[in-house]
Amino acid sequence: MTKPALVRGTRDFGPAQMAKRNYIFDTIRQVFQRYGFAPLETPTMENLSVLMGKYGDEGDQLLFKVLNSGNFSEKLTETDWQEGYKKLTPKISEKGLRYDLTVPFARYVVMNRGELAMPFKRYQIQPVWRADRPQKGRYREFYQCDADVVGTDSLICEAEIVLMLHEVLRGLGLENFTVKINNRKVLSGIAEVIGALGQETTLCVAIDKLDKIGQEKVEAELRERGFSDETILKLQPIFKLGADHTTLFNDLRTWLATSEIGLNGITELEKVWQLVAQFGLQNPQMELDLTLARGLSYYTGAIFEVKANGVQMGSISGGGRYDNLTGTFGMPGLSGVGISFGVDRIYDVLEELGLFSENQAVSTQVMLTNFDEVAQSYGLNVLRQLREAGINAEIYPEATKLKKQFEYADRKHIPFVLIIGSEEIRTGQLSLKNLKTGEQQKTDLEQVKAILIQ
RNA sequence: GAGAUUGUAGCUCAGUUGGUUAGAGCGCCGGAUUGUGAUUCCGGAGGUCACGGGUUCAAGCCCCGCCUUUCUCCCCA
Repeated sequence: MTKPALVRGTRDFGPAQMAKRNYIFDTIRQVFQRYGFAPLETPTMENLSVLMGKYGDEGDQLLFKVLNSGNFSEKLTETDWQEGYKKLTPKISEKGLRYDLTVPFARYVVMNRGELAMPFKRYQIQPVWRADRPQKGRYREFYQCDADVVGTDSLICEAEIVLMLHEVLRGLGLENFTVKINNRKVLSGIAEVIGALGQETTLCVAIDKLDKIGQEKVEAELRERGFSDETILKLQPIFKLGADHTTLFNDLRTWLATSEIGLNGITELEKVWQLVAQFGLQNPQMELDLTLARGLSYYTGAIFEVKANGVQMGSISGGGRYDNLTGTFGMPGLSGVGISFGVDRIYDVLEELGLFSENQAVSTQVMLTNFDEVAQSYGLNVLRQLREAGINAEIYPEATKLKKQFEYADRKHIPFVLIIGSEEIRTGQLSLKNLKTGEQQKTDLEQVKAILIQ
């Protein structure tokens, strides 16, 4: 016999955790559906040809690969082994676990293009896997909750993402958050204006770290990567511009006046603010954050990130617009925009802020005791009537000591125990005990149902 | 991929410079109480000290390897 253990970076979710997780999933799902997104599920495994090359070299390394079935080494030669794992891998593995939900989604859209109502709005809630080294808030198996729209450039999609973010988080009781927004075109404009066109990725990677490592270290990193002092000097406004979006838009227009793409980006951002206002969102918690870049290179327009304030936690949600996502599957020119909720982090935030309601874990409302065969037979009939009345009920499966039965109910946090013994059967007056208050009363079944339904 | 860190009962953790039989709290099981949980009292079970080597008369403790926990870097949301 071997000691059981979990695979590194994976977790079990017990009943108590599942109740909370389902509450988060349900909230997110409801909002997605209210906004017209349709559900989609894709297989756990994809062909490596679909996954490889979509996430960069690092990403390819982080893919879990599945060994071919059967005699995978049958056709291998001695030289195959000697050439190293990079050349060996494709010869023994052709499938991998999905790394995110966006690429499988793109694959699905391309394969079903003829049948989809465009623009296509889908949501997808499934686990993804990454062969990363686990650390805080980072696992090898975790859930993503994505909602994406493909097939339209309309900024209404961006605005609706902002609205959904507000609705989900407020629906979860999380009031203190900030939806940070930026636009890749503005970042391109900045690169153009400071004379670093073509080095946007380097610029973005560095700027993205601003709130983490500070201005000086960002400048140092840029210098190290070949940015001149003059270029860095021209970048200074990014560190100084205020947070108020109305004046910020004006200041930006002045700064990026010579960059057409930059001005386009500003216009897009303003439009999103305008659409959200037209919708009438109460008290929008949006912030234009020029330092928001995110690592993903495929974002081309809006960029989103959500920060829960008052807790030590990375972003709990992120997304953006990506043009041409389906291009690598032979379907160019399709623009998409999407958002992804990080359930695991939201869970931690809600836990830390004490925002889960207490009776989340309650499932069974009443447990029937089991004295002997006669009482059990009587109890089963009562049990049916309780369940027909919509009450979550169970009967203790064995006729053991009452003490043991009560302990079971107590450990399961079942609020009521219905005691059915010979006396109760004779009189029809059942004993209902409230385990929280310790009170016990004798009453008929109709009254029991009335009490439990409250 | 690099660095640090952790692992002892079901859980949380003690365990002295290497020294006889590895402990505590909680939990679990049984009883006090054959119709009443959470509180009380009594008793009991439970350990390959992560795993594999090595040093030593002697290893939970020292050395090497390996897995694992947590964290940082890289990277990624």
